[in-house]
Amino acid sequence: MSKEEPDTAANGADAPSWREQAVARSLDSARTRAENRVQRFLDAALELMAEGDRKDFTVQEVVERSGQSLRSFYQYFGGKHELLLGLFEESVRTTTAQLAKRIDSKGGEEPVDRLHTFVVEYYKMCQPPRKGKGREALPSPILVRFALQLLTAHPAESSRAFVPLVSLFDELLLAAIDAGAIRSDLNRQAVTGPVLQVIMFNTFSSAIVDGADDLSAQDGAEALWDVVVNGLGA
Amino acid sequence: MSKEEPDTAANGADAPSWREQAVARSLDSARTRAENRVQRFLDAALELMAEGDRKDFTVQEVVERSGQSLRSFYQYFGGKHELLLGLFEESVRTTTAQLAKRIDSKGGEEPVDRLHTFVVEYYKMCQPPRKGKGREALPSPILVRFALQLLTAHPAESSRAFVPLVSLFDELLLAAIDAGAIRSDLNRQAVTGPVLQVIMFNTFSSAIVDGADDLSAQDGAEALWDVVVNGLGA
DNA sequence: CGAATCACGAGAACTTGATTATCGTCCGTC
DNA sequence: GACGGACGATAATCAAGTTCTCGTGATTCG
Repeated sequence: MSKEEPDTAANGADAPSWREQAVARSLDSARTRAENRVQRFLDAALELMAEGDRKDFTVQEVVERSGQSLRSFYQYFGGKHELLLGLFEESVRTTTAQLAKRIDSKGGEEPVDRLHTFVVEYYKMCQPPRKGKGREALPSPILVRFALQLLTAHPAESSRAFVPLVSLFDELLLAAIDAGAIRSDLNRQAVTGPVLQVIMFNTFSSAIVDGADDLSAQDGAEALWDVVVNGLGA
Repeated sequence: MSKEEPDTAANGADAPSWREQAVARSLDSARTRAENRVQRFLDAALELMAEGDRKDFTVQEVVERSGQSLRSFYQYFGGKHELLLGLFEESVRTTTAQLAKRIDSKGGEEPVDRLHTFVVEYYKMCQPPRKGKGREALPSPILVRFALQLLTAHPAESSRAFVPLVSLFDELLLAAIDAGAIRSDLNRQAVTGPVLQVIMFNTFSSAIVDGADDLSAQDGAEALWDVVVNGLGA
């Protein structure tokens, strides 16, 4: 890759303004084609974990399912972890959008109510699907599983992926503080992580304590909210 | 050449004389011999993760280090996960004992103080080793990593392994409730998991939020305690 | 037009790590 | 002194990720 102009080839991702229009044509086709291919891999992976209670998938499976080749896969992704990261980012975006929507519709007037809705709804989304009802395509626990892998293996990347969710939470938190419902002496940065983490990985809590599973998702969520807001203290 | 006598070569580093003496000499029944072998595998694994910042080890390494054979390994362990489970159980026991000791010495008069000590000290133990000081053999973050693997892959076994820690926490919690410092309307079962989990996996919190690392272990621990006890509410 | 290039599919090959199988030896027992 | 079990050494197998090689159709460029 040494014989082309430095204008188009060097950037694959961000850098929106540039002089896109000028080279829109040639670049556009190449880019959309690439994006399309990437998306096909992502979709295939999503499909794989949606079906069955697949806890994991292999690169091979993704490749086959996507109708593309291993070669292409490694051309577009640096490795499986990049695919995971892609899935995860997308999942966080989706989840956050859905949360925002639910909060706008169900969240009450008060900022605390909106925060409450965030906690309860996010809790539910991270819960493993209860036996009985077929959910929509909500691969939430899968997301959680990946979150773990990514958080341990690639903390920096995952924190980038978490940004939308963290931002939403932070907005709600700030609003609730301004409204006087939440302590104003909090270090928001320092509090956001633990709160999101305790919700997201709530599944583990039950596993740690063994027989602590007897709450419905709704009750568990409300109980957690209670503790988060009021604390353990008398 | 790896055919030394098993008495001296197995333990190189620190001085967990453990049960070697007993075994080496008098009792040599089949059971103690077996336990000795199992223990050598465990020690070897512990050793491996103590040295370097090894995040993981292979079965081969453990086998070599322990001076035993692959065959024996699979004779005594159903697989790597059983070794992990063994390590984890032992680690929880050790950690719990150490916690109990610290609480007895540093914990104050009041039950809340003892609970406070639990939270703060356990927090520190689960923290990745700060650069600067050479710690004793406290493979805590490694423990945490394993906890994750086990919690996701073998929830039942891990909850069994957690029993000592959970019991200790529950005792302290109950005492604090009786003393009137902690809400009496709590479902202890339902609260223990989240609290332990948020302490143990605190590392993730920083990774989720990105730039939330600027607290010392002590400050982070106190901040978390504050939130746990007082909650977010105004 | 023809050659170079490229993107891509098909699939083999390589790598690491777990797990299993084979073989031979040592050691205590009968 | 033979037998059987425990054990070490080592090879074989299996799975999954990753890389490599070849071939082909399309595009480009001289």
